[in-house]
Amino acid sequence: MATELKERINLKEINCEKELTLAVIGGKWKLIILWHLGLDGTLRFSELKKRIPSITQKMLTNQLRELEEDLLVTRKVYAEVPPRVEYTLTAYGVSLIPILQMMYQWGKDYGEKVVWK
Amino acid sequence: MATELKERINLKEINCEKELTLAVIGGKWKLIILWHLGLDGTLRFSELKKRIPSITQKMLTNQLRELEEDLLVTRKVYAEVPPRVEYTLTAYGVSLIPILQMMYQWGKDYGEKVVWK
DNA sequence: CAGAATCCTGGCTGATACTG
DNA sequence: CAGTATCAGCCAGGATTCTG
Repeated sequence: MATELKERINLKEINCEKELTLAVIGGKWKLIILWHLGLDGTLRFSELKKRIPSITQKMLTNQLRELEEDLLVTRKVYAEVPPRVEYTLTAYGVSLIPILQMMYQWGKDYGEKVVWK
Repeated sequence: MATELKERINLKEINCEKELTLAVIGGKWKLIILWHLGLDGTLRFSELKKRIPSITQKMLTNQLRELEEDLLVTRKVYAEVPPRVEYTLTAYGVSLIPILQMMYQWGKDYGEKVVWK
């Protein structure tokens, strides 16, 4: 079961609001998930899985549940067979995109200049 | 001993450059350390410890070593008794500050509206 | 003062198998 | 298709002690 937001927050006592942001995007797969949802608007579970091949189903479920719990993502279940579930960014999720873009740019520069020499 | 940057990066295989940024600021205490160095310019080990009371000496050392390894912070040792060691942001470290500021703002809004209701 | 060296724990993460 | 359930490993992080 996915950990609740307030549990995650109390576990790591927050020194500053920046760490709140980190607590929310810090999951191992959350950046890419948010990124793809930002690009495509809405994606089904299986579409996300295709875009992130190395993630396991368990982790994809887990991370999505936490993002939902944190109100960054909404989950819409269609009563169909076979089932269809769609994920979309909330307004909070969308408001994170500029930060992700900056992180992308910074990481790109840093990677070129420092990591891959 | 602090883990080397490239080890940390290869451990968690990077899907996107955003995760590089996360790998570098994702340590439990790195945001606050970078923040204080950004505010004060240069700080001694003991001054950092005062500003972050709940960190242990081991973790402060550890996180600083990794930040140094990642070229975000420089470490300057003065050959004195008692020893004096000063930490300063590098240009890379300084270039992270805008991201930290955005994370602060986002976390503040999010905290007010979502977490502490 | 600014650390180094140990020891230890629990949570995150992964692999795998099963299901409505 | 979109999940659950179970088992297991590892490492980040913490507590503590010692030192030039």
